[in-house]
Parts: sequence; C-alpha cells; structure tokens
Amino acid sequence: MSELRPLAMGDQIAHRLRVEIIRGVIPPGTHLAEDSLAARFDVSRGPVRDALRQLEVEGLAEDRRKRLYARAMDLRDVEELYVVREALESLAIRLAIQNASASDWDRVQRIVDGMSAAASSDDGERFAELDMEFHTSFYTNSQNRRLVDAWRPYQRIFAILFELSDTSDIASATEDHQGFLDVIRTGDVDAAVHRLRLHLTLAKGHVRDVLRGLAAGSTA
Amino acid sequence: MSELRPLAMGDQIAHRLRVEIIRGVIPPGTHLAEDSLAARFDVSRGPVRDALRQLEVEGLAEDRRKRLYARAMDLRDVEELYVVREALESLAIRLAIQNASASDWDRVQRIVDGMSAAASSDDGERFAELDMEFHTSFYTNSQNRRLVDAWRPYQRIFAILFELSDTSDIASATEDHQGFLDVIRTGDVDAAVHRLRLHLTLAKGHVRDVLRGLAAGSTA
DNA sequence: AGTCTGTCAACGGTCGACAGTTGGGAGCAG
DNA sequence: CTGCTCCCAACTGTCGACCGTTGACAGACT
Repeated sequence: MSELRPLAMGDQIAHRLRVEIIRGVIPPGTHLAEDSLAARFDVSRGPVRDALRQLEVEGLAEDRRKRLYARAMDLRDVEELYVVREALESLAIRLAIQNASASDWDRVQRIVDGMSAAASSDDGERFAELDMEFHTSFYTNSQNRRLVDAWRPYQRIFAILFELSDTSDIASATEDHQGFLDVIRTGDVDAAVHRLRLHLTLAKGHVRDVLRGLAAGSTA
Repeated sequence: MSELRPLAMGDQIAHRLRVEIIRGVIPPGTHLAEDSLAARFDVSRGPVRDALRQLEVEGLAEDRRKRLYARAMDLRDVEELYVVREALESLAIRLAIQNASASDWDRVQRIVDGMSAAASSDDGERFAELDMEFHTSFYTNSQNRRLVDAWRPYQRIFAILFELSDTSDIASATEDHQGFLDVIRTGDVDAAVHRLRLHLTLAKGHVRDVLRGLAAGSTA
C-alpha cells in the first residue's frame, strides 16, 4: 500500500522540517536559509528549495520579502486548521454519501478492520496510518478530485499532529471509528456531519493538550 | 497596491502555463517536460521546475510516476472547483461576519466603489482585478490565516477564468456586488451565504459558457 | 537623538552539467 | 500476432557556481 520507492531528498527534508517546525524544535520566526539547510542536510540547495516550497504550501513557512521564515504551530493555528478541515471534510462526507457506492464503503470498512487488528497488537503507528487512510477515504469517496487535492497538504500536517498525540486508548478509538462509519452508511448526512464535528473536536482536544505540553517543555 | 516588483522567471512561466492549460492551448495529457519548456522560454530548468511545482499545487498538472502532465480544465473540473470554492468561501463569510469590524467592511466598500469607477470608464481588466480583491477580502476578513492560505491557489485559477469570461455588463455586475456587500453588512449569515451561492452559480454559468466556446473552437 | 546614505555580507534566482531512473520501442520467442 | 526482454533515448534529481538583490549596520548630515 504505502509507497516504498526511494523518496526524493526534497521530500525527506520536507518531512523532517515539518516535524521540527510543528514540534517547535525550529522556533517560529526562524529564518529558513537555503544555504544553511543545505549544509545541515549535506545536500545542495536544489532539494532544499523543493522542500521549502512544500512547507510554504502547507503553511508551515511564510514568505516575507523573498525569504522564508518558520511559522508557529500554536494553539491558534490548530484552532484555525481544524476549522478549515471541518469545512472540507464535512463537504467530503456530504458528497461521499451522495456519490460513493456500497463497495466504496466496504473498502473503508476494511480500514476500520485494520484498526481493530492494530489495536489488538497495540501498534500505535499502524493505527495512526490507518486513521489517515480512514479520513482520506471520505475525500476520495466524494469523487471530487479538487477536494482530494485540497486535502493533500493538510493530510501531511494532521498526520504529524496525530502521531504526536499518539492515541492513548486505541481500542476505544477503533470503536469510535466503527460507529462513525456506521452513521455514514445509514446515509443520514446531517447525522454524519454532526458526528464528524464531534470526532474532530475530540481530536483537536488531544492535539491541544500535546501542544501545551510541548510549549511547557520548551519554556521549562 | 499590486506588486510591481520584477517577477521571478518561475512565476512568469507559471502564469503563462496556467493560462495556456486553462484555455486548452496546451491539451490535457500533454507531458510537461522540463527540458522542452526550458528551451521554449529560453531559461534553464530551475525556473521551470518552480513553475511546475506551482501548477501541481493548483491542480493544473498532475504527477504520474515522476512526470508531470497537463490536466484538463473541462466542465467537470469547473463544477468541482466551484463546489470546493463555495465551501471555503461560505466559511469565510461566516467567520468574517463574526470577526470583522466595521472598518474592515469599509475597506471592502472601497473596492466596490472602485468597481463603479471601473464600470464608468469601461475598464474590464480593472474590474476583474477588483472582483478578485472583493472575494479575497472575505477570506482576510475571516481572520483565519489558514483559510486565506487555502484560498490562494484557487485565486490564481479563478482570476484567469474570470478574465476569460470578461464580464459583458460591468455596470450590473457592480450593482450585484454592492447588493452582496449590503447583505453581508446586515450580519445575516444565512442570507449572505445564500447570496454567495447565487453569485457563484451565476459566475459558474459564465465560465461554463466560455469553456464550451473554447471547446467548440478547438474541435472546429 | 533621529534620519539619510553608502557599503558589504548574506541570500535567493538562475545556469549548465552529470548521473541514475523511467518509458517505450526493437528484436526475439512463443 | 502476442508477450517478453533488453536497450537506448528522454527525463528528472542533484550538484556546484555565478550574479544581482536585499537587509542590516556604520557613519554622515541635520
């Protein structure tokens, strides 16, 4: 399933920078100079440029007069992210309910089944991966390619946020997803969207806690 | 107001390619090879790479096994684009009504005033520019930076689509915008969102017509 | 002190070249 | 003819270097 082809340098660097910016290892406002990053990762500026472009798109770095600076992943940012995500994802669910076939949802069921398996073997990493697939399936099931594209940059960020908060109780989280999918399969749009809101609010709470922990750790 | 600094080559190339893909000058499925584009624009591959990354983000080109191919801007794509835009922009309006101050809306009023001026002098280009500013102001007024970021890639595409359809009746279009803003300033969220839907549906109709014209022209 | 201006180091934009990978076709086998 | 293999040409990823621009600081002027 997951792409295992030799990832381009630019993508690897982008990933590492993403994580570091989100965790606050790279403090907000840091000037992301191509030269110094190239030296640090021991590559030329080319791949670094690629990476920085990605960060820019994902809103993890901002362009201020031709130079890139790291942005803050603070509480406000998380709040804003979840607001946007909810808008996109509720649209996805609406369209998915309208457009997806039973077999499309069967595929999603298989993801949830995988979650059960991950829960049994207490594999948190695998669970995180499946959680992303679960949500991404809404977008693909919406049959709206533009919506899938819109989700992509956020996917990366939320994946990291989710990993950070490393779900404490995988078993109950699996149940939650199963219940969510069941609601969707009833075809009741409003109920599904409502459930999404709850789901995201809960997730946001976890992320918020972790982020507060990180902030406390860095000031300590 | 508008940035007039010497635009980097990559951005210029991105703009030209955007227009050509949307107009269908570059047919869907065309392989966008860095070398040939570099030769065509008489630059090295560096700037071309930058441009192609942008197109990828904007969904005008897609990556199929390490190579970029031009996408189609067909009727379905327009449909999908407007669906996503409506979701984003209605959220923006919701938040803007909630968060923006009177002076924020005064600024928007000034944009509409500019439209009147453009209408008087029959300056279609200026009008198109102001239309973009008008809609973008919803996003900035929402006070949600993430939402502003989400809009940016679409902004480029819709700007070109709008230019293409080069509004026939600027005067009545100006009135429409004034009416729209008035509704927003009443603070009635539902009415504003409803108005947005109408506004976008109308715009979509124009774009659709133009696109059909382009398609007919290319098959003729 | 505050503002303006000249200077310099830092930095991003661009270039041409090399190397590893990929796609597609030629040639062979069934 | 169809399917497979091998091979070449076409590309992308990556590199190091050059150059114009930008930002910050020092010194001159008010």
